Amino acid sequence: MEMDIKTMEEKWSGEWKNTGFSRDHHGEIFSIDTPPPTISGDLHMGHAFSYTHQDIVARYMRMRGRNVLYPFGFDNNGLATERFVEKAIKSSLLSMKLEDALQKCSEKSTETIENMKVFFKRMGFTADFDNAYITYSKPVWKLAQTSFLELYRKGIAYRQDGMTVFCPTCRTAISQIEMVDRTLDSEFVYLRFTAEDGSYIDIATSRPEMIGACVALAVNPQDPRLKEMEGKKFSIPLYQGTVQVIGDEKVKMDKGTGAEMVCTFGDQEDFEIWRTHGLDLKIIVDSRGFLRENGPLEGLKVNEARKKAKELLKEAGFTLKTEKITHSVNTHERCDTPVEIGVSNQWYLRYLDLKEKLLEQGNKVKWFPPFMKVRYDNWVNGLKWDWCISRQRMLGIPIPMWYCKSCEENIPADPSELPVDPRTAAVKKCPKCGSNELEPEKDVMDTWFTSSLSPTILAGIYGLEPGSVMNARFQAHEIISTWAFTTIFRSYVHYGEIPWNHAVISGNVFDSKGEKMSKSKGNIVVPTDIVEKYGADSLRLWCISSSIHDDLPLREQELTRGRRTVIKLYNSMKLVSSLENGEWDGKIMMPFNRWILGEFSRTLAKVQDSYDRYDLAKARNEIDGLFWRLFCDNYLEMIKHYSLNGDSRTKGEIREVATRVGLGILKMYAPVAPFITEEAFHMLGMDGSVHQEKWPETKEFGDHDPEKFTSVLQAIEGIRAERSKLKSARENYTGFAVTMNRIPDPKEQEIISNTLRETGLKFVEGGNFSVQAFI
RNA sequence: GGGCCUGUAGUCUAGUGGUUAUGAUGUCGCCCUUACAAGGCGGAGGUCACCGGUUCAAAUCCGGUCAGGCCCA
Repeated sequence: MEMDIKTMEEKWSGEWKNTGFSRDHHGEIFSIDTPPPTISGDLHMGHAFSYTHQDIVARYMRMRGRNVLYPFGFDNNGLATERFVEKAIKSSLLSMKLEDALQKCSEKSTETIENMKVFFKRMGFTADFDNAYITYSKPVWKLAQTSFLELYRKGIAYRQDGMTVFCPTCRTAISQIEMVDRTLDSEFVYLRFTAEDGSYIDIATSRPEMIGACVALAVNPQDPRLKEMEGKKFSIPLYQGTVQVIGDEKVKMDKGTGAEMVCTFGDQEDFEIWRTHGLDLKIIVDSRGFLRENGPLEGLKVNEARKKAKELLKEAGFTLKTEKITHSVNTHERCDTPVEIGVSNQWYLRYLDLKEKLLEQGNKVKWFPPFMKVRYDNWVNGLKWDWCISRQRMLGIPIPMWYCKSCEENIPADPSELPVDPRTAAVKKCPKCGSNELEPEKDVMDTWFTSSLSPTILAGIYGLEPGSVMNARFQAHEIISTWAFTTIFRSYVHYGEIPWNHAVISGNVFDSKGEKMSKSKGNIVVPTDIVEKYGADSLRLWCISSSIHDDLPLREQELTRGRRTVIKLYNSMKLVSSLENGEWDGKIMMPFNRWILGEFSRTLAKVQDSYDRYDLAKARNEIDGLFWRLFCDNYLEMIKHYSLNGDSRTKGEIREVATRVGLGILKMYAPVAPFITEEAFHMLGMDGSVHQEKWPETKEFGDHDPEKFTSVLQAIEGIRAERSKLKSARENYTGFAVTMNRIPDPKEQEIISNTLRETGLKFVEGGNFSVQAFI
C-alpha cells in the first residue's frame, strides 16, 4: 500500500480548478435549485450529507449528457445571521448604528462563506461557485423588492393591524414558521375573583402578570358555573374594573380549576377566545417585553412582573395556592424566548384563501420519497394565519414603502428606484396629496421571503425565463413546511407554476448513538475532521450508505468501508494496468470474459435505474457488488493465470476486457467517489478526465448471458469452502470431487483448476451439489 | 393531543406474499496465493419489537400494543 489518499485527493482538486466542467452548455438542461446554506454557525455534518447527494446527481446527469445547471448561493440575510454575528462579536447589533451593524454582519458572513467554499471544494462539489449569489446583496435585494411590489399590486401583500407574535429578546415580529414548542417548568397561581354579591370563582393561571389585561373569565360551556355566574360582575384583583364569565369550548374542565382568565394576550388561546367573543383589547406588554399598563407592574420586564404580581396578589389575599407545573410554551426558535402576542401594524402575505391551490401545486411536484408530501399537505391544511413578513430588525431587505402622514396613502417605491432603502433614501412627495411629510417604512422582510424566491434568483443569474420549472430541489425534511412550502407558494402567486418537478428530501445526521448533534450535548463531529482522517471520497461514500431520506447515525466505523473501497479501486486498477498485452482479433473467446461483460451490463442497467430514481444507496450497493465480489474476488483471480501463461491473442483479449470493465466500473463510481476514480482513470492510461466521459451504454460490450457461467462460480465457491475447512494446508488433501447438476465443460474445468491452483479435481454429474476432499 | 416515519445478528443496513432472511462492520478460525494483511477464504452470531388477524404461505398485507425519531398543535 503506497497510496496517500489525502495527497491524491488534493492533487485532483487542484487539477479540476482549470477544467471548468462544473458547467456544460450542451444537452437537455438539468437544473438544481440548490439550498443556500444559512450563515448561522460553523460547518456541520448536515452540510456534507445533503450537498453530497446533490453533487452525486449533478455529476451523474452530466455524464448522461445533460446540461447541468448546478448553482450555489449563501443565505446571509436575516435573524439567524444576526444572532450568529452577535455571538461572534459578543454584543448586540440593535445597540449599534445601522451601518456599523450591517458592516459587522457583512464581515463575519464573508469570512464564513469563504470557509464554507473551501470545504465544499475539498469535498469535490462541482457547483458553480464562481457565480454564487448571496441573499443580502443588491441584485437579490432588487429582485425581492420587485417581487414585493408585484404582490402588493396583486393584493397579496397587505398591511394591517392584526395579531402579531413577537419575540421580546429579538424585538421583532415573527411568523408561525419560526415558533417552536418547548416544555418548560412553570407555576400555576390559583386566584379568587369575587362578585359584588359575594359569590366567587377561582381560576388558575401561569401568567399572573397579565392580570391587568384581563378582559373575561372563561369556563367550558358544560360547566354549571357558567349558568350560575351569568351576568355577574367580578372585580379584577389589584386593578379597577370588572369582568364577566363566558363559556368557550377551548377551556379544559380538568385543568386547574376548570376556569381561566382571558387576557389580551397571554397566549394564542387567549387570542382565539378574544376573537370569538369580541372582547375588549387591553395591550400591556410592549415589543421589548416590558409592561405598559399604568399600574403596579408598570415598566417591569415580563419575568420580573410575574414575580411582583405573585407577591402583590398574595399580600392582598387573592392567592389561594400555587402549584408547580410543566407546560408547553411557544418560543422563538432562534433564542428560546417565550413569545408574546400583541396587536400591531405589520405586512402580511395572504395565503389562507389559497390552501386548495397550494395543495394542488404540491400534487404536481413529484416527491422523493412520496410520503414526504404528506408533511407538506399537513402544513398547508394547518395554516392559521397569513404570513407576517415584516421584521423590526436591521439585517434584512427593506420593505420598499412610504406612508403619507397627511392623507395616509401607501406609497410603494417606483420599480426604477430599486434597490432602495426607505430608511436612508431621499425624501419623496405623496403622489395623492402632494405632501412631503412621508413616513418611510422601517421594517425589513423575513428572510424566507427572499429564500423562497431561489428559483427566480437563479433564473436571473443564468438567463432563464423567470418562472421556468427547474428539475430538482434537494433539501432536508425538517424544512418542508418552511422552505419547500414558501417556495411553492411564491412560484404559484408569481407565475402560476410549480418551482421544480422533483423534490428530493434528505434526512439528518445523528451521532453514533442516534441522537441529534448539538453543542450542548457536546457530541458534534466536524466534517472537516472526517475528511482529514478518511478523505472526501470515503465521506461521500458514507453519505449514501443508507436511503437519503433516512436519518443516519455517524459511526466512524462505517467510514472504513468507504476507505476500503477507495484503496481497493486503486489496487485493482493497478493490477489491470499491469496486465500483459497481446495481438487481439476482437473476438471474445474466454468464458470469464463473456461472463464479466454480461454481469457488467446487468449491473449497469440497475445502477442507472437507481440513479434515475435518486436511490443512491441502491446504486452504490449494486456497483459495490459488481466491483468487489464479481470483478475483484473472482474475475481478477481467474485472469491471472491466463494473462501470464496464455497465448498472445488471449493476453490481448484479457487486457482489453479487463480494461473496458475496469473503466466502466470507474465511470459508475465517478459521481460518488470523484477523486479515486480520476486517479485510477489515469492509471489505466486515459487522458482528460473521467468526469468528462460519457456514461457507458448497457450493450456497448455486446450481449452476453452471465448465467452460463454459474456452474463455474458454484464449483469455485464450493471448493474454497471445503479447502478452508481443511485449514487450506496442502498436505491435508490431494484433490476434490465435485458433484453437481451440470458439470462444467473442459475449458471451464481448466479455468476452475487454474483459478484455485488445484490439479486433482474431478467432476461428477449428480443430484445434490457437494464437494469432497481426497486424502 | 394530531400527523408522518422507523423498529431485521453487538452495530449500521437490504429486503412490499413464496427455497436455508441481504450486505457491511465487529468477532472467531485458516491463509503473507506474484493488486491489495487497510487483503483473501471460511465460520459463529437473528424468536425479522410485541399481540392478534387475512392467506396454502407473512419480515413483507390488515388491526392493535409498546419503544424511538421528526413535524405540527
